[in-house]
Formats: sequence, structure tokens, C-alpha cells
Amino acid sequence: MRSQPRITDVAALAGVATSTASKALNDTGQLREETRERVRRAAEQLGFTPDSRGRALSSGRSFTVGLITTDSSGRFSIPIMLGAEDALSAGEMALVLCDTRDDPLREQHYLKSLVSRRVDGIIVTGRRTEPRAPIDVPIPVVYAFSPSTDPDDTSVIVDDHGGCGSTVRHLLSLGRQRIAHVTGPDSHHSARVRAAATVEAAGDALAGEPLHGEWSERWGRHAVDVLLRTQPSVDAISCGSDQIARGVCDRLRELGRSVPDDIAVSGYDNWSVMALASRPPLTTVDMQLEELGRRTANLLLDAIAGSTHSGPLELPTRLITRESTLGT
Amino acid sequence: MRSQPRITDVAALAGVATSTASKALNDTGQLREETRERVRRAAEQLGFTPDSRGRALSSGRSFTVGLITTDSSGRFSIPIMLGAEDALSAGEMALVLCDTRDDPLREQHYLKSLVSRRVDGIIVTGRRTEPRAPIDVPIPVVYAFSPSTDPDDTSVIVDDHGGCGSTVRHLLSLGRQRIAHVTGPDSHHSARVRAAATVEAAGDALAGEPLHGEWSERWGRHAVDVLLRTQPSVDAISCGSDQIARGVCDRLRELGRSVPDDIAVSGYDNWSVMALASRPPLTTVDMQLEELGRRTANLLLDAIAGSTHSGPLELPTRLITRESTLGT
DNA sequence: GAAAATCCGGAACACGTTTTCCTGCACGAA
DNA sequence: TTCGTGCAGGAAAACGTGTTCCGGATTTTC
Repeated sequence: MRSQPRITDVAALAGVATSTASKALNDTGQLREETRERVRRAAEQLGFTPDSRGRALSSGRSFTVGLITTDSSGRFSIPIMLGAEDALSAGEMALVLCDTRDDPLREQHYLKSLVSRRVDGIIVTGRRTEPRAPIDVPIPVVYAFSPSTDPDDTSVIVDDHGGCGSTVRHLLSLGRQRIAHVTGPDSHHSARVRAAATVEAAGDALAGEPLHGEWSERWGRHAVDVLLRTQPSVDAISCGSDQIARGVCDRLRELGRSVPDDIAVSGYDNWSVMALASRPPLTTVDMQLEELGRRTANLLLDAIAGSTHSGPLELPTRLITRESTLGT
Repeated sequence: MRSQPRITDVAALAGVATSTASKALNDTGQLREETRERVRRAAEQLGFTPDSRGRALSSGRSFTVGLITTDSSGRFSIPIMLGAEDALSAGEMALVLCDTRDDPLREQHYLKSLVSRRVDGIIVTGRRTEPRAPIDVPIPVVYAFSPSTDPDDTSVIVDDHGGCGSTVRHLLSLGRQRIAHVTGPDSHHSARVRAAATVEAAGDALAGEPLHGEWSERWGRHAVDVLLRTQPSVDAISCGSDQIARGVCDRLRELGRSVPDDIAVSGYDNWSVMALASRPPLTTVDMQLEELGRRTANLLLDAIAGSTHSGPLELPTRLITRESTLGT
């Protein structure tokens, strides 16, 4: 007893040739409706599921795409993966997961494995917005979140510049006039970009230079002390991450400053476990990473289908307003 | 120009038959070393990578396993995925990701897809420890984290009982005599199991019945108020999650109670963003989910190879001690 | 020097599907 | 009656690899 019935078994049961069975099940070729139905019933009866390996071989496609991530435990990669998987599964594509753990050797290993599987396309993603070296494969590739350093490659990235702009405009529209910016290390591309965008959008309302530190609550708390000493008139703090913003809120509360009455605070990431648990809940920027994953997957599907769009694509962010700027 | 050279191209370049080329590249059959080398050089020159679809068809295996998760955004599924992927990639197996989003329809869809791909095995995981209905496929299956309701299926689960026991013993060894337990909703299997294990291990040192609420910092903060009113002599609080424990610490600090001098606090999960950001950092239970993923994958590999282990397997947890019980 | 053992490599087939081409057959029109 | 037309379904090849079996060539043995 073989585990799974083949199409020849179905054909035999229905009393037709395998080619006929194939046509019947795929609604192709010229067949009498009665024959089609007979084959369908036979397939049903046997519990036949076509072997996609055979199909893959015959069609020249594998209906599979690879996802290479440098760090899938990062909270950025995960929504991207999910979005991509969602968009792909709708097109009957499977997604094989490869976590390189930032090891170039592992990356090579995985690339070889994906090429050997004749994957139809590859998505490359990482946890940093810093551009990364492109991969060299004879297969369509789309980069997500971390763009390729080659501007001719297809990359889908977050419009951090716009995200910070909308935050600052929100603060200005609330009447804030002294806006400070607290963010991560300036060795991080995203921290630099966000700081520059904030400076640009705030204009005269900027309170001091952006403060660079770690992506941590502790740094947020510490930055408040620095800020109140150097910029006592500050009335809004735009943070480069929700973790920092939460630390900022905690410290302000400890010092008896009201958020947002005395000082409005905004975060970045819309990481719910930070943004919602913060007291008060954070106004923040949602990077819409799941949507980014979906767009990436769809661009890849287009590329597989032969379309030849290329170059980077910046996706808009969404400002989520909550009590940390609006009050109750 | 075809995109990828086939083994026949290699054979032609080396001046041998395809079967000979196959043997040369796979170190099988009887060939002169010189012939082997010639074929290898030809393959190298053409940049030949064997097409695993052909190999899959011929060998009857696909060298692929499916991972079905009800919620891959959950922080439990992710380390499991990573561990599994790690163990599988070592065996040249690829992992295809299927996130059902708790939708039975999607689950059916994915199962069909995996069966059609002739996956060698399937890992089923979820975000709850509640046993789940088994899936019905003619393929080896191993359940991770969420066991199957069928005790004959192979499941790898966390020893929550032991985890709580070690926590309570740790607190007792520090001389604590009034231990309370604050945890999630009693509709959650894990909350019930952890509560029961804590009660059992604490014995006479238990301070009141376990308090059930939400898995949130807010509930942790609120529970402190309840606890100090009803159990004023409490000197240790064992929490069912790090989120709850962090809320507990925050509230105790606000009330001027010292952790751990007045009251020791322990968490569960070793979720670093909670456990390390808490003030003070949390003593907590690490469920070692990545290891669980690895074990699951290895059990699945065994099952694919024909071994017939079955039944549930409980993996030990690890107690991580930090300032919230030890002090500085 | 002939028979046997050994070594090397090729032909053919299997895996499961899709697709192209081709052959009957029925039917209508001249 | 004959020819063309169109439909229903079958035979065979293709996709790329691995494996089994077999025959020729070389070496060994008596």
C-alpha cells in the first residue's frame, strides 16, 4: 500500500488515461462534462491530492518563495514575515523560512539551499534600516525593511522621514513650541534619519540637539533628567522608539510632571506591549510592517510574473494618537 | 539560454553519461577517482546546483517540513520556530511556515497545501498550553507547546509544574514564609496548572488563594493592592508571567515597599523586555522554548526516519535568579 | 593462453505531473 | 457516398534526478 494515490490510480478507477484525468481535474482540454465528473468522483473517492513535486517539475516553477532574515526574533521581521506569508498563501505559494542569525556563512548556506530548491523568488529582510549588500542569485529578489545598497534592486522600506514629520506636525498642531528629540545610538541608520527628519520638521520649535543614547527605557528615563536640566522650557518630547518613550513617561511621572499637560510625549513603532502599557498610553508611529510584508510579497509575485519594476519603494507610516499627547 | 545547468549539461561537458555524473557528484557507485574529479570540475565550471525537485521526486522525499502555528506573532511560537528551523537546517531540511491565525478554514487550507507538497513531516504549535485537537494527515506530526488531546500523539511540552516548583523552593530557601500567587485568567490552562503547582509546592507557606486576573501589568499593579489588604504579612509574590510581575514591582515601589527586602517577586517566561526592564530585574522561569523547538524538530526527524516514539514529553524549565528575589 | 574475477561506465527506467500532438469517431453538407 | 469539420480522449514526451542492472574492458589466476 503506497501512502498517497497518484493520478494514474484516479485515471484507472475512472477508466480513462492519465492525461485525461489531468485535464479533467485541471479544467483544461476538451472533455465531456460527464467524463470530468466521473474523474472528479474517482479522485474524491481515493482522497487524491496532486503531488506538487511532479507539478513543479513539469511546470518549471516550484510555487515556493524563500524568506531570508538576519534575525527573525526581532520584532520588526515578524510582522513582515506574517504579511508576506499572508499575501503569498493567497497565491498558493509556500514560504520557506531561513534565519541567518547574522552569520554570512549561514546566509550562503541558505542561499544555496534555496537556489537548489528552485525557489521562484526570494525576500530578504533584516532588523535594521541600514542598507545591506545585495545577494547574488539568478532569481527575482525583493528587499524589505533593509534595502539593498544597489539602487536598481527592488526594495520596500519605511518612510521614517514622513513618520517623524507627521509626529512633529501633530505636536505643533497641539500648540507645543519646544520639542525635544530623544532617540537611539547615532550609529543606527534609523536613529539618524529620524533625528534629521525631526529637526527639519520642528524648525524653530526644536528644543536643543537630538539626544542619542540606547534603545531602552533606562535611557529614556535618564534623558529626561538631562533634558529638564538643559532645556527647562521643553513642552514636548518626540522619542525614537516606544521603549524610550515609556522610560520618558515613567521618569516624568516620578518627577511629578504631567503627561501630556506639562509635556507631551510621542513614541515610535506602535509596539503594543510598550505603547499600551505605558502610563499614559503612547501616541506613536505605526510602521505598518505587515502591510510592508504584503507589498513586498506582491512585488515579488509581479517580478516572478515578469514585471520589471525596480528601485526603492517607500511606504507611508500611520500616526496613532493616544493619551500621551491628547490627554484624557 | 536556460537559467540553470542540468546534470546532463555537466555530464556532456565531462564527456560521460548522466548516470555517471550523478554517481560522481553523490560519491556513490564505482568510478575511477579521475572520472569523479573530471565531473566535479565540470560541475564547478558550470556552477551546477542540483535541482532538488528532481531529487525529491526520485527519492520519494521532499526534504521539507511544515510548521503550522495558530499565532506566529505570539512570543512563544517564535523561539520555537527558531529552534526548529535551526535543528532542521542542520539536516538539510527546509521549513515552510504556515500561520493559521486561529482560523480552522486556513488550517485546513494549509494542511492540504502541505500534504500536496508531500512534506516529510509537520510540526504543530500554538500560543496556549491548552491541548488541541489533533490534525489528520498521513504524515508524521509532532506537537510543540500545545500538546495534542490524543495521548498517543507525540507532543513536546513545558514542565510548568516543575517550573513553579523550582520558583517556590527558591523563595522558601530564601526564608520567605508567606508566598502569594498572582496569575492570569483561570480560563487559561497554563494559569490553572501554574497555580496548582504553586499551591502544592508552597504548602503551609501559601498566602491566600491564587489570584486570577489578566496577563497584564495593570492587573499586577491592582493585585498588589488586593494582596496588601487581604494578606498584609505576605513576603513573596510569585507571578504567572513577567508582565504581571513587572506590574507588581512597579506598584510595590510606588507604595514604598522594597523589592526584595520587604517582598520578593518572581515572574514567569523570562521575556527579556519585561524581565530586564523591570525595576528591579526579575527572577523568572525560562521555558527554554528554543530548546523545545530543537527537541521537537529532532523528534520529528526521528519519526520521519521511522522511529516510533510517541506520547507527551515534558521538558524542564530553568530558573533565572535576579535582583527581584536576591537583592543587589 | 584461457577462464574467472574485478572494475568502470552506460542504457533504461522510475518518480508524478502537464502538455503537445495525434487518432478515432460522429455528424453535417455537397 | 464522400469529404470536411469538430469533438473526445489517448499515447508519448518532457521536466531533472537517482538507481538498478548489465555489458565491455581490464586485470588476475591457474
